[in-house]
This record gives sequence, structure tokens and C-alpha cells, in this order.
Amino acid sequence: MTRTASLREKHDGALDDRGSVRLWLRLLTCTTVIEKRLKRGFADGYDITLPRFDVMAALDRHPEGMTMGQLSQALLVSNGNVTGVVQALVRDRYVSLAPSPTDGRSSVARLTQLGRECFAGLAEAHHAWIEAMLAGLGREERGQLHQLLGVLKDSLAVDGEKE
Amino acid sequence: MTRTASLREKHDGALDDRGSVRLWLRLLTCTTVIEKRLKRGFADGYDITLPRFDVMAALDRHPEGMTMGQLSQALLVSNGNVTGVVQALVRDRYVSLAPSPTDGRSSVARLTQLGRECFAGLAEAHHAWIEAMLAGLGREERGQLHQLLGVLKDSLAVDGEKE
DNA sequence: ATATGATATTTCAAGCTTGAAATTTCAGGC
DNA sequence: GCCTGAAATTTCAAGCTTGAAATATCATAT
Repeated sequence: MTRTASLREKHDGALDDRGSVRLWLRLLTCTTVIEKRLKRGFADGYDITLPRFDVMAALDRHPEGMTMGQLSQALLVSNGNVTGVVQALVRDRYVSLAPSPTDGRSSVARLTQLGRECFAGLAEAHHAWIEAMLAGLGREERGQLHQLLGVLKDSLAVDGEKE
Repeated sequence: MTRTASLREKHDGALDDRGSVRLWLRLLTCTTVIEKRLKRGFADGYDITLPRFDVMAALDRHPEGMTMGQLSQALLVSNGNVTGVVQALVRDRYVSLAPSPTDGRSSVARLTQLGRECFAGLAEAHHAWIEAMLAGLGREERGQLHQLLGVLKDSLAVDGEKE
């Protein structure tokens, strides 16, 4: 029963008797720690930010290109946000923007050749970091965690009718 | 076997065969969705931000007061960040700052009477929202999830020697 | 053809976040 | 009493994020 974590938990100290809040704080802490390490890793080793990596990852999976709206939906961020991140990637020559042939309101973003090449390295590092951070969980535990988070995701989908 | 979530998963679409990345993305999605809803709830109903709530929650648990550094450690954010959030709370009369009697470099933040009163309502809403979002998980599942996240937290503590 | 409502996007102000540099204070050793 | 390195904090530029307002385009009914 490995329970005593040495990592600080957000809001730690005298704890509520409210188990649901404790569960949420633990979830938040794990996510925050992983996210910060990925961010640091990308910043230190590759001079790129996590949001830009996210956009590149989405585009890498859609070689046909994506509109701003599609990116916004896929990444769960606002339209205005996508605009800024994509503009930075265009400035760095990782992404190209072309007007949509079918809809004058939209433009389509695609990875450039340079973008594809760079992303390959980023994705590899990303995968390795995550693998290392999850090293403490066995195959069995990963499966259970993935399944339970699926239940949670379903729970969240109930009232928050996001299509 | 409830597996088909209707909530979009970040980076969804053609998925890697890399299970660890999928697990991470699911973790990230759950946390992001919950965090956005809490943020929205506080903004809409209480005109306060999540970071300010976090600071108030930490201070509520430490009636003797906390230094900036203690807040920074407890909340897993930078010193400079705490400065700004606390200043906003001082401006709104929720928090008071007093020079430390023992260390001239530090000042001690405390909830004011107004801050304590307001926080009670915020905490109640916060708890209710979380309870509602976790409604899809039974007592058993919550326990398992909490335990597995504990394992993950331990896994994260291994290399990231955070004291 | 035009008017109208819907859709896609950009712009912008406000707020959070970080890391690095600067400032102030502390704690010992001389 | 000083000097010096360590520690606590603030300041600041750069970047992310959102929501609301403004633009531009589309689709459709007339």
C-alpha cells in the first residue's frame, strides 16, 4: 500500500473531510506537475511552448489541414487563442496558412515541411517524458486508471452537454 | 463497460498506439474540463477567479497567516505570481498584509473578516460543483481513482526530487 | 438581387504564469 | 562594526487564455 507521497499536494495541510474535493485536488496536482515538466522540457530543450506543440500535434494528425475552428474545437481552447498561437507558428515557418477553397471565411493551417520534421523530434521527446513519469505505474494500473478516467469523462459529459 | 465518452478528447482523432500518451491526454482532458467549469462558475456567480480562490483557500486553512513563500509552495506557483494575486485580494479587502515580526524580508498574509465570510460561500459552491461533476463515480470508484492517482503522484516524486 | 440570420475569424483588454534580474534583509565570520 | 553569501520578495517582459465586440462571408428566403 504505497500511500505516502512525498510530493506536495495543492492546498495541503489540514484536509477537508470532503473526499470529492480531495480527489479533485489530487487529480489537479498530478496534471499540474506533469504539465509543468513537459513545459519545462520543451522550453529548455527545444525552445517551444506547450500550446504550440499542441497545435503542431493536431496538424500532424491532419495532413489535409485544419481550419481555425477545427483547431479550436480539437484543442478545447477559444478561437482567439488559436489565432495567436498559429500566428506564432507561421512566423517561425512551422505552419502555413492558405485560404479555404470552399469557404471564404476560413483559412486552412498545415504543417510545413520544416514543421513536420521538427515535430517528429518533439513528439519523440514528449512520449519519452511521459513514459518516464508514468514509470511507477504497472500495465495493470495504467489500464485501471485509464478506465476510471473514462468513467469520469462520462460523468462530466452528462450535464455539460458539449455536443 | 461504459467506454464511449461523448466528451471530446484533446487531440482526438487518429490516436497513437502509445498508451501512455493516451492516458496522459485523458487525464489532461478531465482536469481541463473540471477546471474550466469551476472557473466559469466562480466568474459568473461570484466575480472571482480561480487563482484568487486558491489563495483564499490556503489562507483559510492557516488562520495564523502565511508568507508569500509559503503560499507559493503550497499552491505550486511562482513567487512573482503570488505577489500579483495577493495584491488583487488586498485591493478587494479580502486579505491583509502585515510585516513579519520575526523576518524583515517577509510579510504575512491573512484573510480579513470579509475574506473569511466570503470564502465560506465560495467553498460551499466549490464543493457542490465538484460533487456534481463526480456524480457519475460511485464510492468504490472514487476510492480506486484516488488510490491510483496516489501511485501516480509517487511516480512523479521519484525523479522530480521536490524535497 | 437583397436582406437576414448564421458562421468563421480577428481584435482587444484583463488576468494568469513564468523566469530572470533587481532589491532588501538576514546570518555569520572577520 | 563590516562583508558576504543566502534567502524572501518584487518587478517586468513575454506568452497563454478568455470572452465580448467587430468583421467578413455564407446561405437562404424572398
